Amino acid sequence: MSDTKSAPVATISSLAAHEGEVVTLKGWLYNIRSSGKLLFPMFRDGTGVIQGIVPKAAVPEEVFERVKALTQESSVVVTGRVRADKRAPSGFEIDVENVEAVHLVPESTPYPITPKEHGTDFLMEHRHLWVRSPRQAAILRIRATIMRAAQEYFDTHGFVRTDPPILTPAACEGTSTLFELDYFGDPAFLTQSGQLYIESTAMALGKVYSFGPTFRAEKSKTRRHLTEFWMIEPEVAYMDLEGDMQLAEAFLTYIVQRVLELHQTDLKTVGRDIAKLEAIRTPFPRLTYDEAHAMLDEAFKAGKLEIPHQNGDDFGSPDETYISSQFDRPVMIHRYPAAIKAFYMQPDPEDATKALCVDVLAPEGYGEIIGGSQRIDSYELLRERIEQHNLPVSAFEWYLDLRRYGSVPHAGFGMGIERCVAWICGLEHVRETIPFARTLNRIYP
RNA sequence: UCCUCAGUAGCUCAAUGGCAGAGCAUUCGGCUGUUAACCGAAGGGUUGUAGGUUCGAGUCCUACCUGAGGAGCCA
Repeated sequence: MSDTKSAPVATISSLAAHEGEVVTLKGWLYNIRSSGKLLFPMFRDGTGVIQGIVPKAAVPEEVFERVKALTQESSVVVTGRVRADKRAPSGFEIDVENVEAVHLVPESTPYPITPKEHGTDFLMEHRHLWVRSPRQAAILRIRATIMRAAQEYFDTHGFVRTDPPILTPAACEGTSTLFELDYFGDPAFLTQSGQLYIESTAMALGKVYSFGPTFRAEKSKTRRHLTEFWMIEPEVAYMDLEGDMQLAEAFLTYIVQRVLELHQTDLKTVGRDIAKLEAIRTPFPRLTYDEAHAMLDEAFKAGKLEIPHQNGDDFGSPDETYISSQFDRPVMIHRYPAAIKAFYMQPDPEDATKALCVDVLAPEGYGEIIGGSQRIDSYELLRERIEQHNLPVSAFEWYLDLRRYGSVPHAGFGMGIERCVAWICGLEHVRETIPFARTLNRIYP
């Protein structure tokens, strides 16, 4: 019996470095099995899961009884010796020497989420507990890396982070539905994009980005929509659409590489086909809107699409799925009809009916994860577009100022973090990509 | 906003208009290598709500509530 008081505290993910040593783990009981006088408690600590072994003959009677009495998700401090074992999924097991129950979950109120199957509604209702599941924890770790890698990319490429306000006086784009609130008697809205604001900081600092939550009160009930989601948006002075596309592909590739470097185990836990991520390299295929339309037209004639795509219309979900399934890396579609895009997008000098914009579609049917464009830099044209879209010019005077004082061509894009996480993790639904998803029908817990 | 589907034990699901059931979870018992362990036993129900049809409704009809998937819109 070792001196359990002096055993160093280790995390489950780092146990390989402690093979043969006695360590202390601080965590929770994930599950327990038994076979006669053998107990197999499984412990988790936020970094991973490991199985312990407690033979009745090898430990004091009270330790055996204490382990046997543990209930699912009781918090425990475990002391034991780390041993390599081919039978263990992680390659290691722990020969338990002592267990101290920090908090025992009462038998009368057992932990509601068992290792068995549960439905979506039940799991979302218990999201505060569901995040303890190995799969959910793995997703949240990958999400954290994606957010960090995204910032890292900009921070190391000369960008300055400038976050726009979350409370805004008016619609940034005037199209989507906004969450309205009472700002000391005046109407205000939760931001749906920081873009207009970072256009102004880009004029001050050159290369900027913003990162924060955005809100859309759209009544969308699909696997790709949240009412509150996180968006990272770069904006660069003197950058054109071509530069914007190069930035987008380099940025996305960097994020995927970082996840592959740091999360092999987590990707395995979520069941991701890693080969599909390893295929993500620059350059990404590029299609003009017209080329994409032609591709859809052919697909429809070949019976691969049920509904024909109308030239001039935006792409629907099945259209995006079809296009992205033709490639093994993200596809960039550029130069959409100006009529179906936002008011601030620069028209293509070679065809004024097209906008200098780009959508990046993630592979495997994940759809649009990035939307970007070159912005209008002419005061006259921007003012005309604001009026054409029936937006109140007075609310955009400050935005028009950016074209009155040293206007330059500039461009940027926005990437939705949750859709990016869903794609990289290979998830069915974005609600698993954020700690507490806000959807049309759910704001609890 | 529209279309489709689903609400039965704590959970996942069965039940031709005719006695409301199983697996898991919980409790008790068994098993010295279990991997969502297994074997035996016990407890556990206002079938989403309100009406209606019927000798009889979990099942059929109407309305409502809740959730899910999709469309549109978007990241």
